[in-house]
Amino acid sequence: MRIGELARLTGVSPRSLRWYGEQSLLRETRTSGGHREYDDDAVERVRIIQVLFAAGVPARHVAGILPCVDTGTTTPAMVARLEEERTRLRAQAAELAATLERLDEVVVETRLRLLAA
Amino acid sequence: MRIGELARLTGVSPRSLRWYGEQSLLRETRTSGGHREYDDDAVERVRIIQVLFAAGVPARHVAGILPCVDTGTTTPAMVARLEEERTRLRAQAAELAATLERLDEVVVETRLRLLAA
DNA sequence: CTTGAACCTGACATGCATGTCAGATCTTAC
DNA sequence: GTAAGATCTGACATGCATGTCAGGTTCAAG
Repeated sequence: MRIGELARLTGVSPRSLRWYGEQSLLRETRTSGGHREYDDDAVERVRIIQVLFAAGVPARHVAGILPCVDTGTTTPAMVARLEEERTRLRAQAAELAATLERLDEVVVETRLRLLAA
Repeated sequence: MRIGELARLTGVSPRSLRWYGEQSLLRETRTSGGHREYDDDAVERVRIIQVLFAAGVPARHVAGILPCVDTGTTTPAMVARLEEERTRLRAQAAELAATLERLDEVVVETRLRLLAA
């Protein structure tokens, strides 16, 4: 598929998709005229990239995490990086959950206070 | 306590703590000489702020979420904003968890591939 | 073959949180 | 009161992902 369709399917702007390509996060082939061409896997891949970005993983780390970017090869360094980042994300998810709990408490307290007023 | 101690306790730079103050994320009083003074709650508060930042909540939203910043007042708008953000964070936490699952799969697959090689 | 939509490259701009540096002022221990 | 360390303000710089704009090329439908 071409960049417009991928953008539509993922909600990510063409500008960003081109940048993902530059950063080797996304595999792209070219038509004879130079237009980018993506295969169907790209949709899922873009979604994962977005989640990782939202979790604060910088692009240069994502490139080191997601295997098979260009060559299909996977190095032990990639596995190490992946496990490392996975650990970090687990910790972050736990902290986020704890903070959500606290926010829940605040909501309840605040509602009570407003009811009393 | 003063800014240096708060920085040490939280791991957040004095520069950032001053900026939190500017953005009304953090309550600060001043000594007669103009130095910032924080009370003990600030430590916990800074930690929460950091978790929210890591979850992608921009500072201007944080200011609207955490109640009682200066005045101790809490408006219905704050509650609405808080619940809204809470919903977003829950969705994000779920997505993050799903992505972690997928990364786990990739780790296993990759290990197998490496073992086979 | 033409035309309008989609795409290309390249450059500059933005928002956000933080880093860094300079020069001045405050605080505290002696 | 003085010296050393902590803090102040204000300004400029950085990294990251994205937005935007301009001028040109390609694609596909008629």
